[in-house]
Amino acid sequence: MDALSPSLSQEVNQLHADICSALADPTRILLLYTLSEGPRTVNELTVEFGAPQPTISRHLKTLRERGLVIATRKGQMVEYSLADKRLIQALDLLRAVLRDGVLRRAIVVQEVD
Amino acid sequence: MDALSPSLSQEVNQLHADICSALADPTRILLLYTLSEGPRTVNELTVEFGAPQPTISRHLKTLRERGLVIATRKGQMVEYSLADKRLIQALDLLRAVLRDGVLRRAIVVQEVD
DNA sequence: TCATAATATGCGCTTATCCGAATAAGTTTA
DNA sequence: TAAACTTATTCGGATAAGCGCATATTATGA
Repeated sequence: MDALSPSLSQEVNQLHADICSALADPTRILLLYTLSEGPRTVNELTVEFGAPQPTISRHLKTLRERGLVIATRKGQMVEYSLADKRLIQALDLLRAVLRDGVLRRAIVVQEVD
Repeated sequence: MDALSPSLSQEVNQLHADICSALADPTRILLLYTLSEGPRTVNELTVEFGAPQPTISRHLKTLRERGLVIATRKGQMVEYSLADKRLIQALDLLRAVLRDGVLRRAIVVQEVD
C-alpha cells in the first residue's frame, strides 16, 4: 500500500487527464451540452448536428469509454444521456475563464457604441 | 453580424476545446494544482517535479498560450502563477466525476475492512 | 564585455487523434 | 431467414502532440 500509493495517484491523474481530453473537441463539448437538455438517440444527434453518423458514433464512444455519457438500448436505437451534471458545471466554469481572460486576446472584439 | 454569429460561436467552441486540451495531460494538471498553492519559478517546478527543465517549460508554454497561467519576470527567473482559480474548481469537479463514476470501473478497488 | 545562471525554443522522432468512406453488427418486422 | 433500419467498427491518410536532446535567448554580476 505504501508502494501503491504513488502509482495509484499517477493512475488517477492519468484518468483525470483522460476526462479532460474527452472534452478537448468542439463537437464533443456540444454533444455534452445537448445531452444536458435530455437524452437523445444517435439518429437525433446526427440530424441535429448535420454530421455523418459514424462521426457522431465515434465521438459518443470516446465519451462513453471515459464514463461521461451512458448508452441505453431502446429497441433498435441507442439512447445516450449525460452521466453526471457536474460535467456541465465544469464546462461552464471553463467557458467563464475563457470569457474573462483568453477571449479578449484571441478574438478582435469590435467595440460598438 | 448575422453571418458572423455562427462562426463566432464556432470559434468560441474551439477555444473552449483548446482550454480542455491544455488540461488533457497529467503533468499540466499537477502544474495547475501546484500553482494554485502559490506562484513558482520554472526552476522550483523543475525541482519539485523531478522533470527535465525543457519539459516543464514547454508545458508551461501550453498553459500560458491558452491563458491558464501568467508569467512574470523576476530578475533572471520567470515566476508562473494561476490565471484563474475557477480552473481548480473545474478540475475538482472533473475529479469528483471521476471518483463517482469512472474510477470504479478502471481500477480494481480492494475493499479492506 | 565575458561568464554564468535561468528560461525558452528548434529539431527529429515516435505516438496519438481526427476524418471520410466503406463495412460490419444488432434489432425489428414480415 | 430476409429485408430494412439503427448504430458501431475498421482502415488509411493527414494532422497534431509528446519527448529527449541540443542550443538559443535573456538577465545578472564581475
